[in-house]
Amino acid sequence: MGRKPCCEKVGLKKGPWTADEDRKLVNFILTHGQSCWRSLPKLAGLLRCGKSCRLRWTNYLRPDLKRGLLSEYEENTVIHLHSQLGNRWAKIASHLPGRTDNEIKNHWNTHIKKKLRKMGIDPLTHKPLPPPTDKSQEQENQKHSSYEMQSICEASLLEVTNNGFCIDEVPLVEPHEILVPNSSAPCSSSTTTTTTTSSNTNINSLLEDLEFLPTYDWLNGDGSTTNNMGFWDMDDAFSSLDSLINDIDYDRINPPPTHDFNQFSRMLLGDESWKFELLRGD
DNA sequence: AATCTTATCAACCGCAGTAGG
DNA sequence: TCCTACTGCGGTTGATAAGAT
Repeated sequence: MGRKPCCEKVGLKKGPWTADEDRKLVNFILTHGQSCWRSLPKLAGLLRCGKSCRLRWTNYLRPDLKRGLLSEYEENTVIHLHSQLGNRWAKIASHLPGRTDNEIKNHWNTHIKKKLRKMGIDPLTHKPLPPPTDKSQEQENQKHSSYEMQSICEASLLEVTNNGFCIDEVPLVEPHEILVPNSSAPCSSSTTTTTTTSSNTNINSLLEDLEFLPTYDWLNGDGSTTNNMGFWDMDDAFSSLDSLINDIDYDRINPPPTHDFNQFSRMLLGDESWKFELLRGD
């Protein structure tokens, strides 16, 4: 007996989502949480398969998503992680809060690949491309030999990977844009020492004064929840990269959150008014 | 203004991994 | 241990916007 299809194909809608479908999906998840994707469409009154709903939520509707182009810092991180992990987009995305694997994959294919080739670096192997065959590329590479460009690239990657992580020169993501589990979230990896720096504490306390500060509940190992998801702890971020480089299994560091969906509603009232429109249900 | 080409990104498809019976 | 159901991931497609001719 063959494997059953993920959904009954007949009668299910495909293609772009309408605002009404988005509204239904968001309303349902805000009310009931993310439960069984397979049964969700029926319960939410959607003529979609569960897979499609999950994708729409994770790639587009999730309130903690960042939109817009990747920053230089994020790009460098993606390049570096790709050189270590290859096309493991989900893994790469897990190190870039608010970014999805799909988004990173698209950005890689449309921007970064070209950029690296232009620099004389093979985006597949992260090594210098073979010598050019046509004249135009030859001219291009006269400006920057591929070996020279590789060293430039490697140097920039070192900024990302070494303890001397250069945060002064790269356009870092605004603190309020970043939402990741804080160091109190379950982190069984013995390799990540969670030392919250005073600067981060200050940022957190500053932001806590702001009314719009979103909070999440995180599922602890024992089933209880830890309130108020913290902001990105840079020390964690750096040690995360180090851990990754050392081929340490990093999956357990960022456990899936159990969201407080009322808090999600608050998030939706923030920057992204289009999501607010969805919730108004008009 | 019309047509063609290229770039972008949301969404789909199929396979792999995993949990539970 | 096997089987099934389900989720997640990566590759690919297709619609559409933007730019070029």
